[in-house]
Formats: sequence, structure tokens, C-alpha cells
Amino acid sequence: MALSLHNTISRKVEPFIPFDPTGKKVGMYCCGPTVHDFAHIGNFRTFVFADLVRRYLEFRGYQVNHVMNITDVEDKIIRRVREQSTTLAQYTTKYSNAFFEDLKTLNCVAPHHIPKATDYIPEMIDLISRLMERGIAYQAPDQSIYFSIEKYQGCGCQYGQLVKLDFEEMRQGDRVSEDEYEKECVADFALWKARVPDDGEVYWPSPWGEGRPGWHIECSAMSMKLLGTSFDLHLGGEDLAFPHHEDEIAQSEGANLQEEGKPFVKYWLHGAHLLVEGKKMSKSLGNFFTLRDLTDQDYNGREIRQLMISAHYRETFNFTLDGLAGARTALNRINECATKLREAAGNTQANPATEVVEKFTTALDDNLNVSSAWAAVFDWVRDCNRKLVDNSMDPETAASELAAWEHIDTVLGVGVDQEEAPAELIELMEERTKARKAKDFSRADAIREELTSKGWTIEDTAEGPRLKRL
RNA sequence: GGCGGGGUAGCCAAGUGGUAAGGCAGGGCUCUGCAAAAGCUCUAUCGCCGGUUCGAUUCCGGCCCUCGCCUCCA
Repeated sequence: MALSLHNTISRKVEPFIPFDPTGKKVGMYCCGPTVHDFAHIGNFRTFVFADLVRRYLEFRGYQVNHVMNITDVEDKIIRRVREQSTTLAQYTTKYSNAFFEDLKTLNCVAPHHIPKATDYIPEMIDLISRLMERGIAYQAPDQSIYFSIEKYQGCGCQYGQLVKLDFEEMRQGDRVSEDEYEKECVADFALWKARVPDDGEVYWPSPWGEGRPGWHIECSAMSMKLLGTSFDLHLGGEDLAFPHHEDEIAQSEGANLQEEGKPFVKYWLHGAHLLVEGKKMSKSLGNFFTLRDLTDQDYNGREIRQLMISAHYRETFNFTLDGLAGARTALNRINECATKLREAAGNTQANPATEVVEKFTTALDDNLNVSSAWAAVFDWVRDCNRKLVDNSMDPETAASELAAWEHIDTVLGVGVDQEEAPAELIELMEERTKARKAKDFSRADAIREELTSKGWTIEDTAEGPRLKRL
């Protein structure tokens, strides 16, 4: 068995074979956030999905080079910079820092490279120059540079690889912003936007005059710079397939920097969107959440993460508060089991048990069938609990099962280290034990209540009482 | 209208040509000073109608419903 993934280009699940001749190194790019505000949980579903892919590739032994960009120049950002009389850097730093904190909360592994668009202006200009030289880009009367779909197709390139669209039928709609009306064809898109008064201080010099990059060019420039002109995986939310990713392909392949016969990207993965309480997130419906909105309600990052990766990435997922509560219970079940295994194992070390790891791997190999992978985990939890109950869990087996879980959790990223109770609480617990022996149950219960008020609970187990965080 | 996802128990969600994983919630039992944890156990004819088949939830056709994209939204 080997890993296979759904490729948007072919619309099929294909065996994953990286470009690297040794089959080890994998280049992976994920479109990151536009830092105009705090990211919402819909955004994070995509980033957690990317994190799962990255972790699973590493679990499978690949050496991943993971790149995620930060888009720090864009219409909305520029507008807010103007409205708030601040600077671009000041404004975007605030939200990109918040974004990094949120990623950490969700226990996402930091990408190896996190390029900011504004740090790659020269690379973008080079790429646009190349497209100008090849005659695929042109300068419109408004001084902006546009990508010509027609010229691109004239070079024998295919526009519309990711999404089948009838470009003949396309009309210039309301959503086409005013500063783009001078382009030759509706489908053409901006590579470089000429400076306008509203841009304020946000502009860079270029061979075509002052201005700023278009939306798509940054990802082409940064991904090719950091991962090479052809790389293995490109991920993003499903809405990005068109136009963003389609245009990335056009720019990157239009520049013709790839080796003969190699595409810009081999596998395109798109994560489906999130509904919240069954509806599309919107501020007017009151179901619009940033990560902070949820952590403020005392849900932690692991719970949110678990819920987000409880269902297949290609299917719309209904994110609910009930679901979050369920995630909490489900994770407790796993943590409980891991704690008991740790106790049973003591200092014994062992290699990971193979059965659960194999089931888990088989599930994820199949286009990241994470639901099935969770089933393997929970089946394993029940099996372990049975053995713990009937005392057939010897230290070697416990250590081996625990190691298996730790291995699996390098992918899931939801395990929690057991928090040590403070000494004074342990004293209280011991006092309660004495009270119980003396049949002074009212004193014992009083101590239980006192501990509860401090956020801890006592569980009386066969091995004696145990303090647990509430 | 075009393209692409979906419709499986109260909720979330896998999966298969031979009568359906897992999680949450709920009921019962065991254990328990209390409590918790854990174990056992109960709860579904898989959107509708046809067709193919010995047999379909799974394949084919039609229909209904729902969601997303269709130019800067993950």
C-alpha cells in the first residue's frame, strides 16, 4: 500500500509519486492567509488540513519542504491602512502575529518557510518581465499589466485545467473592480496594478511604473523561488481553485521555466469549506467565529483541531458547538486510555504496536480517510481498555501500545501531556484517603468539593486515587 | 444556466454487490461509600422512483433536496 491523493487536475485519486527521483523529498505549498483581519475557523480548516497533510507525509517518511505564504498586500488591507492612518507593515504585522499564535493554538507544525508577499516584489517583477518578454502579458492604457489568456493559449498552453469553465459565456460582471476595465479580455487578470491615489504609500517601483502586485503573482513567484519551478503539492481552499490557482498555473507555466514535460505543480489538493451550525458563516447569522471567539468560550485548540480533522477534507463539514463538546469527550477518552497505559507501562520501553498503526496508515493512505483512521484509533482504545480491565495488560504491551499512540499522534496532533497536580493538592488528596479509611465520608466529600473548586477531580482507581484536571 | 461536492441512526460521519465502521448524545446493566473512569448492552431496511442482478445502501437511468465555485472569499 502507498499513499494516494485526489488531484484536482485529474479529478481522480492518484498514487502519490513525488518528482524527486529518490522518492523522498516533497515540496508542498499551501496558500496562506490574507492578513486583513483575524482569521476565522473556516480559514483554519484549510490550514489544519494542510498541517495534516504535512504531518502525514512526514509520518510516511517523506522529507517535506512546507511553504505557506502570508499575503500582506491586497485591496482590503490597503483600504484599512488608509482608514486607520497606519502603515502597511504595522497593520499586517498585527494580524500575521495573531495568525501564528492561532496556528500554535491548533497545534499546527510551523511551515519551513513563511514568505511574505512584500518581501518578494523583485521576484514578482522578474516573473512579470518574463511574461512581458514572451508576449503573454501586456500593459493596458491604465498602465497596469495584465495576463493575456488568449496569448497564453496561443503558446499551446491550456487555461482551465482545474475548473471547467466556459470562457465564451463569461461576461464582465459587477464583481470586476473598476480598475480592471481596461483589460483586453474579461478573463485576463492583473499581474501588476498601477498606483492609484487611494493606495497611499503602498506602492513599489517597477519597469512599468509605480504600483503593486496583482493577487495571483505572489504565489507563483514565491513558490517557484522556494520550491523550484516544478513542485509536488499545492493546497488551498476549494474556492481558490478558480481563479487563483488557475491563474497561478497560467503565470508559472506561461513563463515557461519548467523542464520539458514537467508541470508547475503535480498534485493540487483542495479542502472543502466549513458550515457553522449548518449554515454558511456570516456575521449577520451570528455563526461567524474566529479562533479566538471559540477559545474565549473555553474550547481549546486541540478540541477544535480534532473536530476539524474528524471528517474528510474534501467534504463540506458542518462545524457545531455540539460537535466541539463531542470532540472534548472523545479526546478525554483517548487521554484517559493513554494515561492508564502510561501507568501500566511504568519505565518499560517498547517498540510501537503494529496493528493499530497499520490500520491507521491504511486509512490515511486512501486519500486521507481520516474518519476511518479515527475509527482505528477508537477501536484500539476499546481493546486497550478491555485489557486494562481484565488485567491482561502487561508492562511491555502497555509500553508498546502507548508508543503506537504516540506515533499516531505525530499525525493527529491532539494528545495532551498529563498536567502534574501541585503539591498542596496532592496533600489534600492524601488527607481525603485517610478520611475515607476512617469512614469520615463527609470530610472526604468536602475535600472533593474543594478540589473541584480548584479545577481538579479525584478518581478512585484500583491503583489508588488519582488527580485529574477538570 | 454551466461545473463540482453531498443526501447513511437524535447529531457528526466511514464503508461495501450479499442485509451497515467509529465518535457524540440517550436507555439498561456491571463496578462504586460518593463520584468518575471503564466494560457489557440497546437504538438505521443507507433521499425518492424505476432498471440490471439470485441479491443493491453500494452499479445504471430519472427525479427531488442541499451546498460550493463561475474573476481577488480558505
